[in-house]
Amino acid sequence: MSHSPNAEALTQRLADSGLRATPQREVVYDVLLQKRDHPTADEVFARVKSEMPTISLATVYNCLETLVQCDLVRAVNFERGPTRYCPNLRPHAHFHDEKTGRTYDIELPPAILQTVNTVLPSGFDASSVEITFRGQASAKVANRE
Amino acid sequence: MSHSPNAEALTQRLADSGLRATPQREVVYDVLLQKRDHPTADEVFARVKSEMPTISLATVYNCLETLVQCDLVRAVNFERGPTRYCPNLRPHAHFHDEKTGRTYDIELPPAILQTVNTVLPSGFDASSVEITFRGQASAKVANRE
DNA sequence: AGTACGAATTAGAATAATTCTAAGAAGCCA
DNA sequence: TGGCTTCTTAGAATTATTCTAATTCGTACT
Repeated sequence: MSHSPNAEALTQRLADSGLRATPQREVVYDVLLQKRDHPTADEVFARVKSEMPTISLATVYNCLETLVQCDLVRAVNFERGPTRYCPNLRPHAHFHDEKTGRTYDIELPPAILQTVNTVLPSGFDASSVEITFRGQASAKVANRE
Repeated sequence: MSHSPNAEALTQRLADSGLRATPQREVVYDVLLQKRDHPTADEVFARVKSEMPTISLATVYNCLETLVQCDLVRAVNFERGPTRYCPNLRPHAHFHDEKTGRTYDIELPPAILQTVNTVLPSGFDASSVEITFRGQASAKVANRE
């Protein structure tokens, strides 16, 4: 009963890779799901500490790496600076607001991915595509969050 | 007569931003154009030193930053690790070969950019898009370079 | 229940990439 | 030439991440 609602899915995915569902991994995954911005490892560390004060930063890095390996979380790098983590697994692009520094997920219709893939000359076999927009989001959008 | 063929364009662009065309900036820009892979600042530093042994790493960082500001060079970050620099100004995507670590430029027909922009909900105003593929390039492609 | 063994966590040291600082050199123009 | 600003430089500082080696945990056997 102390399990978070995501614990089962997490346990399953980890088991698929021969890994254990530890309390640290659960709490790291939970904080990512709770606030779906795109936190850095440090920010995750700060949030996790309030629930589990004894956790170490190294463990947060380890857990995030593990979650990325299991395809439960995406690591995102669009500018120089710390890696950010994103628990949204559906195909989506990112919109980076240059004024506020905030990052939004933009859902992608499957058709667009196919279209984008047509630009690849023969000989290039892509397993994934990443699309990142930069620009300005209106105040309306900013408040929605 | 000691000018590189790109010196004029460089001087012009810098002047537009109220900046000077220094020997350091010229040589940094030149090495980027000479070998159109996607070098890190350290790699640029190594190449530049053979032409200008007294240049410092800090200056290479400064010059690269300046060139990016003037839109003569693009800074690229697709994975955790050092920023890479790319003198290709035409709209293009990147293909990152996961086996070799090599990065290829993929030319983009203008139409595709418009199509991609249609995925943005209202309220998002993009000034640029970045598209990055990950996957495998065939041996044929690898040799072409 | 006890123990053996691999997996996971931890603190702190180490490394890598980048930025900062303060001093000096170079270019420009009155 | 003198004075102002821009640029470069070396080295220190900072930031993000990874590594190391020592513990702890979990599971599975007895």
